[in-house]
Amino acid sequence: MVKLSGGVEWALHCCVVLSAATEPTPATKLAELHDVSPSYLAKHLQSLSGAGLIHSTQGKSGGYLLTRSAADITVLQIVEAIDGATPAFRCTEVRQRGPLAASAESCTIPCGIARVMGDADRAWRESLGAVTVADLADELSSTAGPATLPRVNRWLQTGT
Amino acid sequence: MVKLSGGVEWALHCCVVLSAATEPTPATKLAELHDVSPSYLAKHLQSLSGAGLIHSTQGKSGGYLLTRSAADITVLQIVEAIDGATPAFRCTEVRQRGPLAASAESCTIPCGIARVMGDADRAWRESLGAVTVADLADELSSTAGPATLPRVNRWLQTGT
DNA sequence: GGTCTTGTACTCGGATAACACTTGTCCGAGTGTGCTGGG
DNA sequence: CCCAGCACACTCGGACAAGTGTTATCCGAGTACAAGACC
Repeated sequence: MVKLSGGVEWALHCCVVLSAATEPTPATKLAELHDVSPSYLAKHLQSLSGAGLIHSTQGKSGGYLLTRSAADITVLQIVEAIDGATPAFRCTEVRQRGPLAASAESCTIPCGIARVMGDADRAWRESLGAVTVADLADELSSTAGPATLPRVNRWLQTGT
Repeated sequence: MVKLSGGVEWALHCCVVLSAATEPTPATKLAELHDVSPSYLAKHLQSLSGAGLIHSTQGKSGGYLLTRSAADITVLQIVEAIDGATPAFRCTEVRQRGPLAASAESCTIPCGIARVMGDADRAWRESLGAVTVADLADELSSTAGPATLPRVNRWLQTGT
């Protein structure tokens, strides 16, 4: 089954929230806001940190912050940070196996099946790469109201 | 990790081969041709049969055959038969959870994140749905030579 | 010689274990903050 | 009153189990073919 890690959804929501944050936000707060497991969310935030999308500061008032403008972070980058950048389809070169195997030197170019799957994968990634976190934030303001993100930001800071 | 079942590759190859076959081909022969586990390949062929893409006949000279012209079977149909038609991304409605949860009646339309992921999934499926098994067979004839498929067919029938 | 019966060998189909990966959790290392004591 | 030192509390980071889905396998049900016996 072609299945995406559930943590991708959390990571996307967190990035949208962080795009409105002005001060470092700890993982605990983000987990409480979304009502998910703090430990497990922390794991995914580590992945985002490792990919260079968010920056972590330790210490008492530490937490996570975007490393650059939300307009410069695409959904694709977040998905690949969490889920890996390897294509969903991996060609095992079946044509080179069995009694009628093709010679290795005739297989310099990928077979038709691998090319079709690769094209589809590319279309998927291109679609995800066309949307930025800023777009998601704008979309949220349009549908849920412009006060949504500031309200979330206030809750993160003061708890009310 | 977004990962596709390995059996998808086998199923696609089998369908291309079957598009050139004129008589029922048993799963054993297909497994031997591709040098893969016969039992496991049989499982995937069952899925294709259940989806109505191939038809099975039992008995001594039985086997599998396409139910319709190769030009009427798309790659997408094969992938969905093996791997399921459920989208890779499943929205868990995070916005309705936590201390700042949105009301249920304000969530009649999917959130922006779910829409972006849905669009990407649609692009992926659209790309796969544009290619038919006949296209793959033609492509194979162009790159590996026009004699390839007839030769495979002869091997399936006579073993030489 | 033709036809019916029977046996056989071959096919698919679904139920059954082993493995891998995702999911979920925990505790230790590191660091900024705030307090305390002294100058 | 100002500054240095220190202890603390809070943060992230990576290492450690449990659940779920994929991978791989086997054996039983069903069927067409072929041989053989009978008319």
